[in-house]
Amino acid sequence: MLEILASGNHHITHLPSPSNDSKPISNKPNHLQILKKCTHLIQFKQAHAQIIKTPLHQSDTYLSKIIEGVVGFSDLIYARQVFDQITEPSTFAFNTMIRGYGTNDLGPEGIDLYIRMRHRGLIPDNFTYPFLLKACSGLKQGKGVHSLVVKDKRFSSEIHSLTSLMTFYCSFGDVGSARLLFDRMPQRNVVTWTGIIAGYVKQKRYKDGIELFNQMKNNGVEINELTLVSVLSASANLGALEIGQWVHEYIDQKRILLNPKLGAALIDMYAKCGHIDKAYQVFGTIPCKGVYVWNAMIGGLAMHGYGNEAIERFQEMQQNGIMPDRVTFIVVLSACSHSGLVEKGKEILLSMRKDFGIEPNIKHYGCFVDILCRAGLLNEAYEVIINMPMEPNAVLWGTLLNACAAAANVELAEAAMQRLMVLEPFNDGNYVLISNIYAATERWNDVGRVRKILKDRKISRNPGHSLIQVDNVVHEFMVGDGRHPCSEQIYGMLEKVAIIIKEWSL
DNA sequence: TTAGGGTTAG
Repeated sequence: MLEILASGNHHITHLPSPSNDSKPISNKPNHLQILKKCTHLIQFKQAHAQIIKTPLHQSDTYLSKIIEGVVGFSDLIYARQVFDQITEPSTFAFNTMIRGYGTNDLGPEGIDLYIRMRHRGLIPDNFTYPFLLKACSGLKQGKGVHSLVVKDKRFSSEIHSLTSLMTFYCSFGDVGSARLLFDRMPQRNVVTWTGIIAGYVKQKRYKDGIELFNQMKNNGVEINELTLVSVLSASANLGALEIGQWVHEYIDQKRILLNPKLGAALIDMYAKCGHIDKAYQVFGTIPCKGVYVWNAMIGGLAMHGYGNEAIERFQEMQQNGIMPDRVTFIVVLSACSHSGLVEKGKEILLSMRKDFGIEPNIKHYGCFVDILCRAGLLNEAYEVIINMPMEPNAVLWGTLLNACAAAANVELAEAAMQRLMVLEPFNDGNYVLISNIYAATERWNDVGRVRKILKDRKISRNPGHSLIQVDNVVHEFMVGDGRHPCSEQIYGMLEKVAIIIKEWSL
């Protein structure tokens, strides 16, 4: 095993004998270098098993290095076993374990270890808070770490700890607190700026994200591919094609490699901004098409109504050796839904567990219900909702209610509304829909009853709105909005478009 | 040994 891993000057013959070897680690580079060369966990464990037989390698420093290696392979159980062998773990060893827990969604274990570290009288260093805050991601009890950082004068102005703190607030959606921290930071770099932009984007505050990106550019801060992924996501969701195109040109100019995540973001941006042809073009240029890239492309085709093409790409990705994931099935099922492919959708849903070992979740069932609803199969959709293996949520009942509005099906609409009044009691859209269904069937008493509920529960009706970007400015319109300076021309054009559509549909 | 990224059902 070690022979395979050792290369050049570092050969197996350099292994220390198991006894009487008390030279310091630094004089024995082979073992650590051999471990570094391991590309798979199994290799690493085998190499470790060989080396650990020597007394030298039971030193805390060495074991800490082992933990670091194993944490890199995400085997936290093995890492913990090694950690527990250390009689006097150093701050480095604690840091490494906390980092491992934090990056593997085992935050509470990381926090627990930090407490143990302090009980042992160890002082945190500049790495501890970033790792600990990562472990606290999404956990409100992590707010206590904020005061720890503030009190620790060594790090209360230190960029890594503060950026981690900012990201921690973003992790449970408190972008307001994150922004306060950001504004007060003595130093900011590309990571800090990207972190706050990503925070806004995750909260769907796309305009704020773009605004900060503009500020970042004006401040002359370096921009990298991580920044651009968030900016592309914001422009995609705003339909801000010009910003997205600027990013694309920047990528080309700076010769930034289209890694799978950046490539997927670019495809998604073009697809959401209406340019499926450009999305396809970008798709063709990405050298390593990971599952993200395929998902973005299939999702783009789905939203443009190219169901059969989406399914072809789904098959092609498998021929290319890429395993579909949960998201792939969501976008493929959504392709079936937008193209009326009922049987295909059913077949794909059934194949998830059977052929791919992926258990369908509520989103997959949601897509299938949508397939049935859009095909007008409302009774079948209702049957799926009440018989699926998990508790239906508001999205499922909302899908059915929407479909009932299109078909004026009062009976099923009432069944859906009954649940929605519990699940989403303040969603004005649902009340509007049921009221419209009653109106369409001339049930005026029921229309009045719904209006009274809206009034009694003080539910305000939230008007729909749409966004469009022209010449780098995003314009927002509400229903019946007349505030825009070009309102008259816009409505004039809208009427013309409506006439054209009517002519087409005749 | 540090901090930041995407896609996903009404």
